Amino acid sequence: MTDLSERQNLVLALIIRDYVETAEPISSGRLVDHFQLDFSPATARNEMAILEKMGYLYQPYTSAGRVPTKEGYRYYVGRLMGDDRLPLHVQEMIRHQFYQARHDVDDWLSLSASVLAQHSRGAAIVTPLHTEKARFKHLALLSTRGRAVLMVIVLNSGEVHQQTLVLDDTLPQSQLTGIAARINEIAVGFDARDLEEMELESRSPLLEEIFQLVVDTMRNLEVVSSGEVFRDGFSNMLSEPEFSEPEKARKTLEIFEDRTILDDLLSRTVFDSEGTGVHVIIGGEDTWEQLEDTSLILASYGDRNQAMGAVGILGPLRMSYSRGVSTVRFVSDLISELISESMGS
Amino acid sequence: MTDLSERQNLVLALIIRDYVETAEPISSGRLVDHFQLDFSPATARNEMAILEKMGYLYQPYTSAGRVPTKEGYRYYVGRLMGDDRLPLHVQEMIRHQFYQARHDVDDWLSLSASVLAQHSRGAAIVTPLHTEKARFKHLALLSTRGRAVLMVIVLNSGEVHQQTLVLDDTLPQSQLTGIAARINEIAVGFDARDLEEMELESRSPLLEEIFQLVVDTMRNLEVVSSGEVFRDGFSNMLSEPEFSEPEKARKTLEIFEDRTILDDLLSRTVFDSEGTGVHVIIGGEDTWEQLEDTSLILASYGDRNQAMGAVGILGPLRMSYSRGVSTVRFVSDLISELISESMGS
DNA sequence: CTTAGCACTCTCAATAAGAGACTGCTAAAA
DNA sequence: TTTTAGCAGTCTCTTATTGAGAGTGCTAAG
Repeated sequence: MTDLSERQNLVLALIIRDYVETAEPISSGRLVDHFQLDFSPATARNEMAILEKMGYLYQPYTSAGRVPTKEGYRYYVGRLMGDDRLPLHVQEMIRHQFYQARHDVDDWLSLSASVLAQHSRGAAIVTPLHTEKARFKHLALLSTRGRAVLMVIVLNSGEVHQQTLVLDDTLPQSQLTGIAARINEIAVGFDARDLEEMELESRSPLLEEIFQLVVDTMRNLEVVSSGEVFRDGFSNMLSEPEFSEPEKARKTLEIFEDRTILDDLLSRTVFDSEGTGVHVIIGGEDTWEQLEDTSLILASYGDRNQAMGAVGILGPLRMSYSRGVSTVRFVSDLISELISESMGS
Repeated sequence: MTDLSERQNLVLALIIRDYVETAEPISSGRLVDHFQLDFSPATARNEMAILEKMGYLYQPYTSAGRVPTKEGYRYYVGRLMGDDRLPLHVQEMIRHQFYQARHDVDDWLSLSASVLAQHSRGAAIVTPLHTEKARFKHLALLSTRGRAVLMVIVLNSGEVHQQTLVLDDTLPQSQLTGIAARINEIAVGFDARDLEEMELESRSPLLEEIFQLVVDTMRNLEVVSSGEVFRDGFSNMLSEPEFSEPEKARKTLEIFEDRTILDDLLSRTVFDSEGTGVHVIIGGEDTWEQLEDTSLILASYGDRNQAMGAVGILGPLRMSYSRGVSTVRFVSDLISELISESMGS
């Protein structure tokens, strides 16, 4: 499985490129004709037969053209696909869009999802910045209305968690500010474990209760991945012929909507590996069977030592991997760059 | 169009109920048989012919059973449908789910979307609390990391807006707190218009800049509907036979994903009318042609004098209106109740 | 090693035919 | 006058059949 001749590489690459566009099995005649190859259809047929024997192609039925298999796509992505960049004018356009959103960091993420969906023509997923070894930096308590209080916790990674509490009584803002100041004094710089073991000389039960809530929240942030996930462009997928069967479309949408699958996937790929490379997961790679008919292109952004997030796209097996990879890479690099610029280091 | 005989009402109601379940045209024979009616198929046929002439039913082809028209559904919803409540044990279950989320107000909304989707078997939409005549209540500025600063604005409606800014320089938390305190002093109790006209004796350009941002944000909150919309359960819709054509599914998903359509819809229905009734929009009601094949059941929650939000579900014309209405009504009432409890009045 | 030629296979589209499902109408029954 | 049984008529849907077309694998020649 390691060595293919130059011509076999060529044939495989062209079949994949053509199939990605047309979604129809590619025949030897079509191949030679369309790409003006300097060998005959019969030769192409011989090569295709070999590629089929090696598991890279397959025939839907005896006398149809060839279609790439998952293994075919994997070989293509790993060894044949060029390392394309997005065209410069596209890069400029995207940079410009981000520039216009430069004031609002939160917009970066939804914008990323939108950009990814648009340029990859797939469904996009973006998770917020997150770290597991966060230390407490600052707490704010804001009275919103009645007994409702907004609790905002800032971690030293820059991650922000907010939560609305309902207290037992209505408290004035001044008292809340006091409590927050007190907790800030004692908690700054510590992580969840530290805080948990900390003994609080409790003069106020309310202070204690809120302190406990802060600890619980920080504990929770370590374990569960938190924050809203941004999604966009699933309707792109419904245009693809592979999702003309509604059952397939439903299953894929369920994957897209289901946070747990996504979390599992991310923690076992992009967040697990070194470096900031782009990960391509084709047909679930025999690990996630729900993803049998789907490919994902994922990358992390941010800084391993501070906080990271992930961006990615989801598409049918027959997706444009080169466009996908270049888009995902560009967007993840861009966000990383913006973050390190705006957050110092 | 005003007067139907008792028996005609019965026939129409039964046809709709049966069709909602089976998604197949209902024949006279099936109707009499299935519901054990005390008249013959021939009589049913006569009634059905009349109902068809009145526009409430239609035949897909000469010799098929009858299917309800939009007008048929409207008549049914308006005059025939019982005013069902959710079964008590279901109510209890839902209340319990909300009880478990009682600490975190933000979870109420995503939970609402999930509950609505699950019980109505449609796609659910929930918008956050929002008011147009909000007054400034409190500002907090929190240094997150590097030059990034989290700005939180609390309005007197209880509405909270947060935004991450990227400043030109890194500022210590103490200085930010000072600026926030200063702005809180002068701005509390005023609305966007007031603040806009306010002259600021500017000793610090930074203060001025942030004040301006606050004003812009408040201005923006008045015009554009803001905040994340919660969605859930679109995959339910893809199971329905009416969406077996992928083109239809795609169009409907686009409506679901597109915020602008939703905003238009809400502002012209639930937010526009008095009272807190449930609104049923069948096939776009000749106003929104994109909704031709879709029905919506919408209701507001909250308090007209403070802040309101909306909950709703989206389904095919052939949806269970009684289940939908009772679910939407229950959920919207429940959130209203929880909010008024927790926020006082 | 490459390629032309060709028999073979399988799908897909078109056509035809028959079964089945309901209706509307008519005329008899209630 | 209202209801209903009976029945002819209409339309769809399923199944079978057929033929054209597409593309292959194989063989033998270049």
